[in-house]
Amino acid sequence: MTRHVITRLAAVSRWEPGARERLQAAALDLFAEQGFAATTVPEIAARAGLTTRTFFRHFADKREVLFADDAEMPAMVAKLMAEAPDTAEPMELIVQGLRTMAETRFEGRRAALCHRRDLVRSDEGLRERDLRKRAALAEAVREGFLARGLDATRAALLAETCVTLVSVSIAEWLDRDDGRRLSGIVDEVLDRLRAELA
Amino acid sequence: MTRHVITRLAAVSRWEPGARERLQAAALDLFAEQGFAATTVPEIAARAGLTTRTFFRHFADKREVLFADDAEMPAMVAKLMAEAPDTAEPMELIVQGLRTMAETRFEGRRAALCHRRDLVRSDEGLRERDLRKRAALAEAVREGFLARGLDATRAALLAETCVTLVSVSIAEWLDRDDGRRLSGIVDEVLDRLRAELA
DNA sequence: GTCTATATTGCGATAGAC
DNA sequence: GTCTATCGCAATATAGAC
Repeated sequence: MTRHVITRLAAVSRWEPGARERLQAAALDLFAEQGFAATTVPEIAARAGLTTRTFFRHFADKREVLFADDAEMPAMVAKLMAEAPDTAEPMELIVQGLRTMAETRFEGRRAALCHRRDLVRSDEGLRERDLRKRAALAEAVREGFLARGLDATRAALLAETCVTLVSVSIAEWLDRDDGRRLSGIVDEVLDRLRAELA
Repeated sequence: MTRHVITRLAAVSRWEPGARERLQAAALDLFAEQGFAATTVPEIAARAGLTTRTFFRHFADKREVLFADDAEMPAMVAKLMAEAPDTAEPMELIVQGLRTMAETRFEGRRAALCHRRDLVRSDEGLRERDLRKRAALAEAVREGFLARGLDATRAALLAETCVTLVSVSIAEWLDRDDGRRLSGIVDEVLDRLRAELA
């Protein structure tokens, strides 16, 4: 009997679906409560009812748990760029792509992203990881343009500009507390960039 | 002979000037010979006739020795921006600043920068540090514009664009093996960016 | 510098799904 | 049975404290 109960308890924590999501939620909670640096992986795992080892099977390291949701963005970028008609102009492609990304990957996550931004600002290691993610995104865009036959300089210039638009727009979107849509802000930021360069 | 020995002994004494430069030269040599990862700090220090401890008094870590020459750039940016006339338009200020930086900080260092780029490409940790340096530069530009009274979004947009121009231009400059001046390439890259956004 | 706490990884065993 | 997600434990790496 006792053995059965123990087994069931173990089974619940062990096989309850959504281990990854539970780990993410636990991590977010703990980071909010005591900060990123002060939170240990064992603590996160314990709160999720899992072990340290399991944490590391889902996330490469402690920082990654904060960025996991955006891991697929480079692949999404590659797909969008590969599927676009050959006739699409580069900047048009960027604008369309940003609109799509805004609607499917960001809109609706504003509160979570705002929270993450505060955390990233609080820790040097997280800031660094954030930079790497941005660089990875730029690299995906650059490769997409190279695959479309653009020369190296043009591809790099467009990719960097695309990432600038993303990061500035998101910062603006998170700063404002009105209900504006991110895609609208992207349009506005692009207009402002055009105005600067006109 | 005796005089030579004395000179050499003097060269390794702790108050001999140029310790920092000798460490940098030794590090560059060793990185070229055996790669960044395979080179240890004690090796670098030994080749410079100094101790490991001295290395770390001059550089925060092994990576920093590669970027030390650019450490003053953010301060230089701040100075240039603070001294510019209030009437200067932002993009004009950026173009002037990039021209100045190109001439005073980059022109003439092409071979060294090319070599560094190869090293940075070979090591993930160095790539990361490079991203941090870029971010620091962008931050300096952004703060400069904030100090000049621009709103946060405009300052961020201009700062990111400025760093894009720098990095794309330098990449182009290093890729080409003709004798073109960096400042000319910056102008060309800016024209290309304007064309994309027109 | 030494030393401790934590992050991170490897490997074999086990539980539950199919 | 086979397969995958986990566990449990131990070993290494490393940052930060002393």
